[in-house]
Amino acid sequence: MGWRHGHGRGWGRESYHHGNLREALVDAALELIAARGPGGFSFAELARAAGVSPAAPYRHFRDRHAVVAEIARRGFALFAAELAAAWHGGQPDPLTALLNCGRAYLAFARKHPALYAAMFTAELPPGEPPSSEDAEPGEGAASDESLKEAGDRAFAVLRGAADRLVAELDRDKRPPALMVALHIWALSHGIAALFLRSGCAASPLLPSTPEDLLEAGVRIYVQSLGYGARAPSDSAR
Amino acid sequence: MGWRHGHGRGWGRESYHHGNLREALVDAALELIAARGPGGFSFAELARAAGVSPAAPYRHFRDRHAVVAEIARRGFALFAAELAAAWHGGQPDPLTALLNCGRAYLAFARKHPALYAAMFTAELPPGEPPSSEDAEPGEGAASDESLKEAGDRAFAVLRGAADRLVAELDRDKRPPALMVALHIWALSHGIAALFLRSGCAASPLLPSTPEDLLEAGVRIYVQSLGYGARAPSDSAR
DNA sequence: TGTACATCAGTGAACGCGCGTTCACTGATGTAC
DNA sequence: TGTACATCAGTGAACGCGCGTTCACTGATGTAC
Repeated sequence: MGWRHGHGRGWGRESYHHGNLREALVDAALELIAARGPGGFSFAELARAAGVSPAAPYRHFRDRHAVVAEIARRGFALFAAELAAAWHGGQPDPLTALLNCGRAYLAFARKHPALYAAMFTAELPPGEPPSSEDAEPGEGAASDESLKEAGDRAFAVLRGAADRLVAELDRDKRPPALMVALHIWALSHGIAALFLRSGCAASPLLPSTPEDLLEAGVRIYVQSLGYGARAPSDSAR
Repeated sequence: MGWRHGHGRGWGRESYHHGNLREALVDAALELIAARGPGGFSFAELARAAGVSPAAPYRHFRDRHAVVAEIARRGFALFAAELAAAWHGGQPDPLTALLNCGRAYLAFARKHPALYAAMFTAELPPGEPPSSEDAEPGEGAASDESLKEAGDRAFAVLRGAADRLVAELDRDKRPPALMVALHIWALSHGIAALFLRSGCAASPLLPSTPEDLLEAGVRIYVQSLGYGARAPSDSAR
C-alpha cells in the first residue's frame, strides 16, 4: 500500500490509479476553506485541484458537504487531542491547566482556521427533517452521528477539567461543573469568533492579545467561584 | 412617493417601475439568508423573488455581497437600538440593566437570525488589500466603513454599560472597562453562536436556557469584580 | 510460479441548468419654462 | 396649465461559463486456484 497522504500532485509515480485521492481531496478542501471559507469551493474545483477528472470524487464523497463534514470530524478529533494535551491531567494545578486549555483553544483556531471553520460554521442544512426516504438509511445520518460524537469528545475534555476544578472547591459552594464548562467554552469560542479572524472589524480595538483577554476572563470567572483567591489582583493585567 | 416597503409582490399597483425594488431585494435576501444562510442565494434568485428581471438588481447593488453588507449595516443599527433600550440608562441599577442587555443580545439573535448571520458570519473577502485600482474610489470602501461604524455603535452600548458598572466599584480595584465590555460581549456571542442555532449539536446538553446560562455567567463574572456581593449564592441557579 | 477473473478507482465525454453580466431598449417620472 | 425634455428604473434577449451528475468505459490491483 503506497501510503503517502497529501501533496500528491506532480508526484513521481504517475499511474492510472491515484492511490490516495481521498486524502488529496481533503487536503485540497482544507486549502480552499482556509482561503475562502467553507462553501467557498465546488466539487469540480476539488477534482481539478487534485488533478483528477470531475467524476472521480464521487467514488469517495457523496457531495461537497460530505467533504466538509469529514474535515469537521477530523477537526474535532485533533481539537480534543490538543485540549487534552494542554490539560495534561490537571498538572501542575487545575487552574494553570485550565488556562493552558484556553490558550490551546485559541491556538487551535489560529493554526487550523480551515478545520475550525468547518467545525463551527458548518452550514449543515438546518431544518432537514429525519426523512427516512433515502435508499440507504443511516448514510448521511451516520456521518452526522460520528460528527456529533467527535464534537462531544472535544467538549468532554473541557467538561472533565471543570469537574476537577469544581472538586477543589468547598463542598458547600460548588457550582454545577457542566455550567462552568459551558461558560468557559462559550467565552473561548466568543473570543475566537470575534477577534481571531484577521481584520474582523473588532480586532483593532483590542487592548491586548486574544490569549491574554481570555486568560483574564477565565481568571476573573474562576476567582468568583472561590478558586483563584491566591493570585487576586492578577486578573486585570 | 408610493412608500410601502416589503412584500410588494402581487400588489395592486402594477406599473413599469417597481418603485421599491431596493427594499424588496433586501426583504427577499433576509428570507433567503434566514433559510439558507448568507451565501445561500444568488443575485438572479433575488431578482426572481422580487418578480423582476435579472438585470434589475444592478441598479441598486453592485453584487450579492453588497446586499449582505447592507443587511449587516441595518442589523447593527437595530442591534444597537435594542441593546440601548435594554440598558435603559442603567436603570433600575447597572447590574440589572446589564443582565437585560444580555437577554436583549440573545433575543436579537433569536428574533433576527438573518440579520445576526449577516452581521457575524460576513464572509467578506478577508485578504482583499486596499487596492486603489477601482474607478470610483471609496465605493465599496465606503460601505465597509459605514458597516464598521455601525458595528462600533452597537459595541459602544456595551462599552458604556461596562463604564457605568465599573464606576460603581471601589476606585482602587476597578478593572479596565474596555476589558469588561469585551468579556461580556464574547460570552454573549459565544453562547449565541454555540447554543442558539436549532439543533446545533450542542443544544441537547444544555441544562437550562441559553438566557439563564448567560445570566449566570455574567453574575459570576461581575461578582468577582466586587459588584454582585449583595446577591451571592444566586450565581449557580 | 503462473493464469483467470472479480473488483476497484479513475476516465472523458456528454447533458441540461442557472448564474453573472452586458446591452440597446422603453416606459414612467419629474422638472424647466 | 401645458408642453418638451432629461433622467431614471426596469426590460428581455443574449453570451459564455462552470457546475453537478450520469454513463459506459478501461486500466490497475489483488485473489483464487
